[in-house]
Amino acid sequence: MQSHRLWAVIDRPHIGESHSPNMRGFFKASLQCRPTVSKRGWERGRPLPCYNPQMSSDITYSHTDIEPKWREYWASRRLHEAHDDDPRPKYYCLDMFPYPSGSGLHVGHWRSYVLPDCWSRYKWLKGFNVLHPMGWDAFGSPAENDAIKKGIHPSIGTRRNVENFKRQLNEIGAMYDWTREVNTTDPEYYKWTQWIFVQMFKHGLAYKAHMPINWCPSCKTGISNEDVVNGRCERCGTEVTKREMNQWMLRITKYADRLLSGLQGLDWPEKVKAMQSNWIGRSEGAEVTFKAVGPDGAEHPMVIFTTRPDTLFGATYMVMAPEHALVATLATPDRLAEVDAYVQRVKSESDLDRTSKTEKTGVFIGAHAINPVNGERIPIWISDYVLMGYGTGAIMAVPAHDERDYEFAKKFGLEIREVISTGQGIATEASIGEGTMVNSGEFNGMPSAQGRKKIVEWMNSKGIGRPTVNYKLRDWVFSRQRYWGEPIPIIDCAKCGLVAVDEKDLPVQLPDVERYQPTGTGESPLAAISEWVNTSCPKCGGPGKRETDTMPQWAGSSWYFLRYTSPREPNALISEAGKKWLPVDLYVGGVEHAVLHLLYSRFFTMFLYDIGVVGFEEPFKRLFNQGMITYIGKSGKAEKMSKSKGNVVNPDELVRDFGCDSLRMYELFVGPPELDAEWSDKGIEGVHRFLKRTWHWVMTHNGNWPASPSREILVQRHLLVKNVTERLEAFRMNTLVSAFMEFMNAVTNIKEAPDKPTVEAMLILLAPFAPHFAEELWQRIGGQPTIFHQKWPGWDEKFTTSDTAEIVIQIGGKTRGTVLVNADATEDAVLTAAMSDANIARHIEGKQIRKRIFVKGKILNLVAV
RNA sequence: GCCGGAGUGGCGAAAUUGGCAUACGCAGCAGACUCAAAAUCUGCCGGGGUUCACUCCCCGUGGGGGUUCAAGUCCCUUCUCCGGCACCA
Repeated sequence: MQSHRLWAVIDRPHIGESHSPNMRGFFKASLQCRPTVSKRGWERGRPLPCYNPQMSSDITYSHTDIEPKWREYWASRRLHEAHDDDPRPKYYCLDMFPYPSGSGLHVGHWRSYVLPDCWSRYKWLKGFNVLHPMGWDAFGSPAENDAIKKGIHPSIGTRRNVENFKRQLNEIGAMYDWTREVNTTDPEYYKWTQWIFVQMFKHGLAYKAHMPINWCPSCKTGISNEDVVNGRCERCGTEVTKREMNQWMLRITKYADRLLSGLQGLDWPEKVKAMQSNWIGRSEGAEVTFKAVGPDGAEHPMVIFTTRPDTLFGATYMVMAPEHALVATLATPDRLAEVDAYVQRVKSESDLDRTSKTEKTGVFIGAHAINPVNGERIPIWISDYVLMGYGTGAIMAVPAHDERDYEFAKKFGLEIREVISTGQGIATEASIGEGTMVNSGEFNGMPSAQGRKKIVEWMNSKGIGRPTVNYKLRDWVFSRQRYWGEPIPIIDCAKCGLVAVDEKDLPVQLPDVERYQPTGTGESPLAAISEWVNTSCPKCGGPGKRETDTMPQWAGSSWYFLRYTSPREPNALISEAGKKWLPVDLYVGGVEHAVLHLLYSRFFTMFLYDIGVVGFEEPFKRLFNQGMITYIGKSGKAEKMSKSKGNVVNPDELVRDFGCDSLRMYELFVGPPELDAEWSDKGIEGVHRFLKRTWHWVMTHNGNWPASPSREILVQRHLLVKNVTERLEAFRMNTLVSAFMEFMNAVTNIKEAPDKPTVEAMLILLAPFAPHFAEELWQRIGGQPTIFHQKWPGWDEKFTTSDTAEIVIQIGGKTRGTVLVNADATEDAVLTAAMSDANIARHIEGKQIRKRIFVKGKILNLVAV
């Protein structure tokens, strides 16, 4: 807090009145400012500008009357609408559509919407036919929870929030085509979400399975693996438990290899590609069949997966997941009680408990297995460190060369046998690197990498093992036992089994219920509406029951980008004319969707490609992740801006005081767009000052344009065009704003009237970032609206480089001076010039130049002894 | 543990291919204008030393080492912070 400073404020008697931009009273009004202390100024550490913000004069910039005016102008001329028949090349720029929450937008949201908007406007000026749509991901728990609390239908709250969001998005000045707005909760929209599900069902990709899944006790619904973050529910943070349920699943694993290989060709941040790749988790190895002998002497094949077949001779015991089907068959009677107790204990544990163990646990089940490569008889254990969901749920343990097996073997006193010699030994820890095979029969002496292949070939020929690829990715649990989602369009018929609702009967509308409350019984609230549940089978006409589970929130968002192309098309998911827009050229949004939404969308798109709905497999050619806006909270650490933390900065006040254009530019200026940025109210003033200076500069020269500008002005113009264009293309938005400031500093230093083409070029360059400002000045200097019908300017390199160059003179690598010479001056000429500099000559004096390094136009380094 | 990212003034940050480190902005200091403030404009603004002064010198991009005429940038090594994944055989 700056206690030595008083902030001046004035009352605002003019709000709501209209004003002539040239109102004479302006200066008087500003002189009458009384020095008082603004309570808000103190709190926010930010002074209010001491001029009447309601008035723009000729030479003083004020945002308040120009911004609404131009927004209205653009809207009334329907400037932002994209047309299918526009002959210009298409460009599809997509923002991740928001969930319309009740709390509205904060400056962090602004950041994610400003960048794509600037980019869209730039593409527009570059001559593209730009599609830049917006919509609502409106299914999901907040609206539903609200409904539970207040008893109002979620669609009502959703509608109200959408209105509020739209109003706030309008404040950003973004050029969304609202005629293409989509809403995932609109039956005309979710008709197609259900249609996709039906197609997946028909193609065997949607199936029902009874299996243990993740259950959120607070949301009272089953959730997918992707919804679980560190053992907690992604939505509410509650610790997730396991529950056996009959669930709808989507066979995303069928696409594992394509989802992985497709990443290679994408212009996406490496981080996101790495996260998806890790999530899919491909590993190459082999499945090997051991013979397990049960208590009755019968042999059972026991299949294990390993990535290290080269260590097969080092297997000294076997481990199965406690849930493994063979456990009951193989356990010997004397071990049964202990085995059962262990299995029960593990089943009752949450994932969080299971993974946060510090020590290995396990039980010997009494049975043994035969190692097929050497005929050895080794004991079978069960332990929770082997997971049922990965591989075959059973492993061979090679303690010498696996950290987990090593730890387990140490604890239970099992044999540790080295079979790969790496030179480091196995006395204190497992050696997991490559080496030479030992104790491995005929494979001895072979390098482990080579042995890995050989041993698999050998096993394959004997029918005891085969090469296999495993993925961490699991099928997608698609059922939710909640109300506010798309009903799954399936009917259970006693005679025909599970039957998809006829496509002509879609959408299956979400019926009204009396209670939205999730039941917690494993059934959704829809199950209580018997007149809805009981229906007839589409196949045989007999009695049938509707599926009462709904889809996850990710369903509608997995394909919405396709629907923007033809949002009102009644007969197809995408109209023929709409197909021209696809795929998305640039997708902008936060990194939090790296493995959820982005993976699901790719899966949906690949499926729609397979059934001929779209002509491409990858929906988003280029992805850009915005950094978050953080705020230094009470903890003294940067935290994410969110309503629950109480640290949101409301953009409304900033827009009121500085204008939308200032805030837009500040959001870009605040730091590199891909990195998180710490919010500071102070910074916006610098950008606002820049706009004021620019306005002043243009308006004082308006009408007195010299016919031919000086070379200095020309150089500044071409440099500006070059810098802005290049930095924009490279997404270096923060330095792009600097380029404008550098330009203004330079031209005001020149103290010379600019020519009109220079000012015009500057305004066009500025238009994507400060659209209202640029549009207004464009008109004031005599241009016809709208500035967005102008062409993006180009530059000429001959004006961006000077004819003279300042050459840095170094002696032994240390700068000792500079000389001003012609840009194409030769080494000798530069040397001559350098020697006439007293300081340089002094450093050379009495020494001999041993070596000269000359970079034309840049540097001359003299190595002297 | 693995993967990804970051570390530069009081602060946000900039620096094409290795070529004057700190552009641009904020904050600060001094001055002009003003009765005074605000706004605006001008100048200064990494640390240390030196000169009456114009200057000039040394140090400086988390730490240590290396390559090079020249390193924020390349190589090796190490520390710290942030994000993601994590018993995946």
